[in-house]
Amino acid sequence: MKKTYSEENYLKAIYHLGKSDNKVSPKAIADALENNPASVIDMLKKLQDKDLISYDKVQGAILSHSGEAAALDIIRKHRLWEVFLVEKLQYGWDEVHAIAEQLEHIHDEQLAKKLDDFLGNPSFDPHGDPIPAQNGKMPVYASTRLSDTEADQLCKVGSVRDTSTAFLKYLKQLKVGLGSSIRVIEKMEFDQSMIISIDEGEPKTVSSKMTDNILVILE
Amino acid sequence: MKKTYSEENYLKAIYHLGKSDNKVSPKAIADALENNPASVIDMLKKLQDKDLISYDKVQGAILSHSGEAAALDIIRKHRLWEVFLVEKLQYGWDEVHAIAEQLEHIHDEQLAKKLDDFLGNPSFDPHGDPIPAQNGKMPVYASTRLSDTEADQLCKVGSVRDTSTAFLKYLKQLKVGLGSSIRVIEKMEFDQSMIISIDEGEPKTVSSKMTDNILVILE
DNA sequence: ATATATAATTAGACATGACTAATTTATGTA
DNA sequence: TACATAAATTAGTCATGTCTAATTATATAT
Repeated sequence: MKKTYSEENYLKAIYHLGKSDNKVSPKAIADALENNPASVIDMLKKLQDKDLISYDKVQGAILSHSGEAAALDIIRKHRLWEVFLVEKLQYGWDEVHAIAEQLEHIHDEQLAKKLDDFLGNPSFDPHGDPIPAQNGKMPVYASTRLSDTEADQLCKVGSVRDTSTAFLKYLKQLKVGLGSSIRVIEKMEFDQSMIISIDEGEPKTVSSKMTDNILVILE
Repeated sequence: MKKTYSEENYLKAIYHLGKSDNKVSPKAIADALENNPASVIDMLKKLQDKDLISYDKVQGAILSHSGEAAALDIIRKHRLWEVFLVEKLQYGWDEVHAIAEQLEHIHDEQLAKKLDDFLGNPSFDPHGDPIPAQNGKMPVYASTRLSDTEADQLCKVGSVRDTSTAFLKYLKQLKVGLGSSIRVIEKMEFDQSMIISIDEGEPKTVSSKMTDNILVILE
């Protein structure tokens, strides 16, 4: 069941291409992987033999259940490592892709889980892409910043854009976590700071730096 | 100048074998890498062509300047990652070797430096092995094999030469870790096995295979 | 409907890094 | 010294994953 480096890259590419509604053709995969269609076809046969995909000319490549699970696992690792590189090693968000492309292929039963915990279980990577959970579930993308809501708005915390230790500690102190409800009581014109009530508790004042980094789902 | 995964493993093996005073023969390398001498000879030719080693039957394999630098770079990365896995991800020190074997091959100009800084520039890995600096310099550490000590000697565990899971698990069971004190109670002439007391605890008998792989600082 | 372009596919080759089996070279011992 | 054993080496093979070039199939445009 172990997959090679190359197989993993194909599965990942097929997953990403499959998100659009075009069919996943050998040509499309070759473009994505910067190799040629002949190589792709060879590999598609191997992946089909291993029941990781089904492929025919008409439908294109379609991930099987196990193929999709494998793809999501790699994407999960990729994005977790990106968070690590940016948050912990101080890389710029534009420098980490190539390194994460390598790190995503490290095989270890416990690694993703331990890394995830170490990073504070982030929902999004430094580019804002959602990080699949261990079971493959994608976090719902909450696209509204708390800072973009208005007074009287009721919403729920969907994700956190800054996963620095300092910020996460601050949130813990405020008792703000994923799924917490937030009611916007007042928004100051002056500096965009807000008075909010967390889970219908005492009103608290938070800065725009805080509200910029909280993504919410409107109710 | 980029090296393949395989080349890096050979360079590392040759470096480690070169530390002993035996010549680094194809057989020795094959044993270390658990492959066969024919494969080794093929690779030695390639490494020689790239001026990473010199090889002849009489001298065995000897790292060139650039070969040694490459080996030290990999060892540096291996040991830094081990520190990361143990210190940050809460792995046991007996679980990290196989993962570090993979991580050591990640290529990025800045990665080792950034990781080193993030970890607080450690000098030794979780097994007590010295971490080469960026320029290849090893931190000094004074150690003797436990097997070279005599009865009544009191000493402290400085590092461990075998990092296999089996060995580390055995040490964990004995409650031997870095810094543990060991008193040699008796050394058997017959098979060099020893009766020792760990942290002044119950006397225990250990084989010469065990004592050969423990490096100690004499008290 | 037919020419033309694009995509899919097959066949054959190649580089890497491994293997087995056979052969040569060293080493050690009676 | 001569045989036995172990190590080194060579030759040939194989799996993986890539490539180019040639062929076939499909789409598109006139």
